[in-house]
Amino acid sequence: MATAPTPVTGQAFKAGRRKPAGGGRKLAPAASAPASFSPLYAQVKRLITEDLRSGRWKPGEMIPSEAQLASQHGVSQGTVRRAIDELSIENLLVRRQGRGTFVASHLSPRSQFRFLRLRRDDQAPLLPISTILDCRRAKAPIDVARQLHLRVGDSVIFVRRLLSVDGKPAVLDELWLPASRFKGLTAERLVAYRGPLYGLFESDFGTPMIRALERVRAVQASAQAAKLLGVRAACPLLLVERLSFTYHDSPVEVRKGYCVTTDLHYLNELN
Amino acid sequence: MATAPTPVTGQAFKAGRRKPAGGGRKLAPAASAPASFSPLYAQVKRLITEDLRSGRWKPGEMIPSEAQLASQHGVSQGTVRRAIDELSIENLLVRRQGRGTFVASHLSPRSQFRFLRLRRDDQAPLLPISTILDCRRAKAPIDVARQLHLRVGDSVIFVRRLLSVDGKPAVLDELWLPASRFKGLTAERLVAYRGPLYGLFESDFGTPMIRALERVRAVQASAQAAKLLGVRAACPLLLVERLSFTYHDSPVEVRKGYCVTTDLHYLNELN
DNA sequence: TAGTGGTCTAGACCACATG
DNA sequence: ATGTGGTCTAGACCACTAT
Repeated sequence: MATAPTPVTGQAFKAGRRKPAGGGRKLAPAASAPASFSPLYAQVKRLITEDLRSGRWKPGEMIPSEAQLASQHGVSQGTVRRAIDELSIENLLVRRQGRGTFVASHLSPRSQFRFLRLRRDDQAPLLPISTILDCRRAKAPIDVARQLHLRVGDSVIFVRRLLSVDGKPAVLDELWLPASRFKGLTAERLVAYRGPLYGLFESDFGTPMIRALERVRAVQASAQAAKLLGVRAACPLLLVERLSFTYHDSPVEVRKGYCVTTDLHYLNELN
Repeated sequence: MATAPTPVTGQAFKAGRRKPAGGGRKLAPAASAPASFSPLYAQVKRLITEDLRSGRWKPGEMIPSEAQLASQHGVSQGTVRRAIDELSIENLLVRRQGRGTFVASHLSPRSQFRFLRLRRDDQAPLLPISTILDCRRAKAPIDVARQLHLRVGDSVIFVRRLLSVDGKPAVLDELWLPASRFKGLTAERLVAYRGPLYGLFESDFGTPMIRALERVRAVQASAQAAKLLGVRAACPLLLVERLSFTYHDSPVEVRKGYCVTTDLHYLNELN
């Protein structure tokens, strides 16, 4: 079973879509079975994604070559190529010419700060220092529960931390994580860990963050936030509310970041 | 010259890259001419982009079919396809199955609010009403000049407008446009125009906006902004500074938007 | 029915990285 | 020298849109 061909080797793919020989029968009347069939490359893509989710290939590891995947799945290399192309665009995979295709990892320098849109006004690289302020179990508040697809009162892990830039507090982060998925996450572990949180999540909890939605607004600093950030109360702060997803669009993290944007800004590219 | 083949029909492309016949000569030693050669599809892409910039095909119009472009440029359809794929991803072109490939337009419903990241908290569609407050010639301030690649003091057109949602002021916009490119833009014309500003820019000034950079921060409302937006002074506002580009990455608009984010937020997708 | 983009294949060759 | 991804081709067929 180890490196054996995946369950389906070209049979299931072709069912309802291809006519393997030169026959003229129409096995896949698109009109009569709407929305039921998807292109081969999309099916391959889904199979690869499932292998990623199941942990068959872990972040940082190399996946089989295009040619191998093609023969395993009984499709042409071009079809596999397209599937991998899309997964690369979605940042699930990383292609490296001459070397192979690898599972994306928040631990690699390439995509370490993928989700960090904050920049210094002076363009210098942003090197935040993290201080863990709190980490405890809690009951999911209603809005968090809704976003994480939990029930109100379900157990979550709440984390509060401070990011400092140039030795000055810049961002106050509050995180909510489903306790079931992040069992064993403690303040000690967070403090001991060197590197980005998302690296810890993917390596120790098998949960790579793939995608996120952010809602940004301007708010007044609460008394508590002002104190922690070293600004006066009612100072305007950028509030970034993030909902992060792992494979198959499962929501697994709610994060609120309160940012002092006097020397920083949130950068976004539109196209 | 009308629909004649583009200047280069496969000769220049292949020069230094392909061996047209079965010859084994190596005309394009990649190592000896680094960074000088680009893939065929990239060259085709550049030629198409240039045709777009020159106005040969205008926003909303259909461009030639893949097969036509392929034969014109002396490459295979697959190569043209890839060029068009990338231009579609960059939102310069829009493919429509069975119909053809069209030049993207801010006037089409599909991409009307492409650059608008503001959303209502209640998810309802955002239907802003625009009120022109000011439109006059001015000298480019230093930061605007730098961003628009102008000299300080060069002539610009300054526009101020108010966007209202549900009849309540929500966004105060300030725009700077190079006067040379937007000659003849007046308050009357802005007031008379129905539809998105970017539609006017592309149809009346041959300047489609292709891409933009936004820097977002939280600021306090100035006395003037507070008055116009109907909020108390020092109310926290979301400041969105946008620099927009047309073809070939030419910067052509600086915009500052001051948003009241009590019922609105700035939405961003990360991947 | 004709024309367009969308999918898929098979095979060739190139560029890059590694042993 | 080998194996990987990257480019390019030629041709087949499908799906959608319009006439």
